[in-house]
Amino acid sequence: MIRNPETRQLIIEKTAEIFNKQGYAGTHLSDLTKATGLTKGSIYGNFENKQEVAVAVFRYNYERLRNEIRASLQKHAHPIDKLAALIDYYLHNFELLFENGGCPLINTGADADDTNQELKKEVTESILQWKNALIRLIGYGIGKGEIKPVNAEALAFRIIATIQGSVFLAKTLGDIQGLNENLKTLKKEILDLKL
Amino acid sequence: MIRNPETRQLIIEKTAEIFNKQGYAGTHLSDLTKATGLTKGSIYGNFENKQEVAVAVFRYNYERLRNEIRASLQKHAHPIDKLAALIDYYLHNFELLFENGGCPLINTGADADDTNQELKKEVTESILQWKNALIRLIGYGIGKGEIKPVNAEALAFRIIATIQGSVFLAKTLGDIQGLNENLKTLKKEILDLKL
DNA sequence: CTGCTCATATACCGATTGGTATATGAGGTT
DNA sequence: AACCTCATATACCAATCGGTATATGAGCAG
Repeated sequence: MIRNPETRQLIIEKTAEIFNKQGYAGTHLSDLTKATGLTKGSIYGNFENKQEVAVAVFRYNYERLRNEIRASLQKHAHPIDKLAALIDYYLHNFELLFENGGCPLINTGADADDTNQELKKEVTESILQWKNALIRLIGYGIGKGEIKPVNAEALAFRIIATIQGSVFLAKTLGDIQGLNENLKTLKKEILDLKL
Repeated sequence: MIRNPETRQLIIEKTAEIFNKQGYAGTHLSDLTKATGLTKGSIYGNFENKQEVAVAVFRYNYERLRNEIRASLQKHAHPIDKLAALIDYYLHNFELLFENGGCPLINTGADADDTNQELKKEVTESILQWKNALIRLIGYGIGKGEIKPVNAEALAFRIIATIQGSVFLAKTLGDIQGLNENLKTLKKEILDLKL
């Protein structure tokens, strides 16, 4: 039930950080009412239950990240430069990411993996979407003769795994230098594929 | 309070998988009593509270993983072979890891990062211990002239980030091939450092 | 200014939460 | 066999959980 789309959106935006930080089980209705200034009546007038809020919030968090990255890539024309820009995005924006509780893919993925099938499916499909976009991008660059003919799927997996692993490690260890070095190394290896 | 060390250990072992899968907030006392066959009286006779169980369980999960990896490495003498054996451990044992709910470092790290300072500290120190062990191992190999003189700390970060990122991605996507390829690539790159 | 609509607020629900105080009862000691 | 110790079980607690039914009241229509 959606009584008021604006209120629904407000709930999503005001609780996005909370769900990302505290996870599904760790986020209670009282957190939602406190963060929004609304009451349970209003929340349940715009969402069926907590689960629906959690799913909407994950989508919001993911789309926000996706749109920011997409905006960064659009500034570049060549696939190889877009790949480099992806790494640059994380090199330049990890602080903002950490303030919001870290990468929603890792957080929600780890949170939902064995406990929330619906939420896990959302995460899986989001990562898969990202991976496929990278595969297409790499394939396009290979087709245009701008990138060495590598295994596109393996490279896409590697890029995402390196980003996620580095972000997680850096956040948990408080090791920004490690993140910087590792992502710069990845970027160099990507640029070495330039033809 | 520890009335019976054996009971305490039983509680830890029987609830290790639950905490790893469901996280701190998602694991309730009822889960503990159900999994152990004990009652709350017995659990609170051997632990101060849920928090103390969670910390003990994380230590147990981490030490188990650590001991298995250490056993794998001990079969090899040269540092470079030990590094390769570390990758091999994950290549051969990811299934067991997934059955137990995935890597406790990622799970507990993501779970506790913004909600449970004490638990987060446990995770941070565990990863740091791992990283430092790798740095020592790499440094020792370099000193013996068996490994090219690389930046030991950067390599250690990279190895852990790649493992964690690959394990997380593979578990979330159900992509075992990606894990295999990525870890085999990492292993090759490590062996390329052999002198 | 009356009355209707409908989003939000209030008040309430049973169930479950983490935790505690006390009861029980098995095993060893005298 | 009476007693003591102490680990576990039972019974209970206030607080909070997610969720719902109803009350309220602002804004528009007549």
